Amino acid sequence: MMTKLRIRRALYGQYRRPLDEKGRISIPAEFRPILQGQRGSFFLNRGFERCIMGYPEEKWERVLELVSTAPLDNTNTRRFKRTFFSGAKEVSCDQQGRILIPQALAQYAGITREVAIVGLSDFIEIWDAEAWDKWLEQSMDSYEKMAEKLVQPATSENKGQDETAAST
Amino acid sequence: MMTKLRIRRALYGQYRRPLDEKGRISIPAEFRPILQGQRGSFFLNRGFERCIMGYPEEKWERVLELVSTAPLDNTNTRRFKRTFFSGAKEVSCDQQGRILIPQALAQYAGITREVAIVGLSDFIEIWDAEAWDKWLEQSMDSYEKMAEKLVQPATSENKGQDETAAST
DNA sequence: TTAACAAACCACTTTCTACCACTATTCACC
DNA sequence: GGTGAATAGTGGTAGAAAGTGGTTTGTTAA
Repeated sequence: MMTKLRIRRALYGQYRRPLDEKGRISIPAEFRPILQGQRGSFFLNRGFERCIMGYPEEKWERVLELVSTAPLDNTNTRRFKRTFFSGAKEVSCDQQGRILIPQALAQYAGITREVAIVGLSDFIEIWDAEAWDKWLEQSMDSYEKMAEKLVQPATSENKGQDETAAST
Repeated sequence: MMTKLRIRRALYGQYRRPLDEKGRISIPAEFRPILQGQRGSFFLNRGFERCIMGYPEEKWERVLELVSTAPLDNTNTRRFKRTFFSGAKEVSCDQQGRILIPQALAQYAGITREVAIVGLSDFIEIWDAEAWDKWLEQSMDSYEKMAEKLVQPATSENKGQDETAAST
């Protein structure tokens, strides 16, 4: 028997899932134990670029903290919170590991037939599959550049090149 | 002191409901246990942007406190309180989970046929459905911008790297 | 006294949720 | 690399819960 190492598991990778007639998607089995907290539930809300974001309880609490301490004036706070919370929903998986996507969120993300579920380390994103494909393709170029910068931060040889690239 | 099993239930999401001929709407089942206090009732009054706000007892008391400690001169205090309290109403659900919307409030919010009920964590808002749709659409743009601002400033994980990158 | 209105509540319909059963896929072991 | 077992994913259903319409009862005010 193997010893189980205490590794901090994280949400990585992308998975495709069909949206069934009832508006359900099955959450990748690998994600479930990480997403589900004490109550076995996690939290959805509107994300950037018209995707849905999903947070484990712990991460959700931190997001709430950010929201509540937002440096906004009264009017903007009110508006922001309204939009934020109106899109929020606590969900939990059924015995088969599926969740029901709230209609408002599905509509927001333009989800109709198929989704891409993307792990981003400590939260997930749920995209309309087509929208995701497009986004990913468009992002590949800039990704390579960003990755290069990240991995080799300004050694003397490529410094000049980096700066040129950044300035365009 | 009782057990502090603090189940952090909150009011999230948006729901649509028809207004029946008697001026009633059914409160989403999910909201009821959170809204209803000891006496099984909660509190309505005029809200911002021509909506109706609904508070659980606990929150209502805090609102009252705010009102009573408002730093206003006599004239304004009088005005404000008059407006505030004239729109306030304690309501409770019938056995089917419905409340009667006071006419004055329905009129204030321009509610005629259908409402959107929005959860904002510790209170709710009741909007005319059409007005809500419009408001939400108009707010989406600024929402993303505000959300970005919120997320960006110095997340602890990448702080160090950011600084390195910035110094070149 | 009665009309108008609000509250309580009965009955029906619709929707949702939990879960059963089957198929596909993955993984372990030979 | 092949085979069987276990796990994951999908379709669907039945019972429970929620939502809606409407009637009856009570209350207030003209």
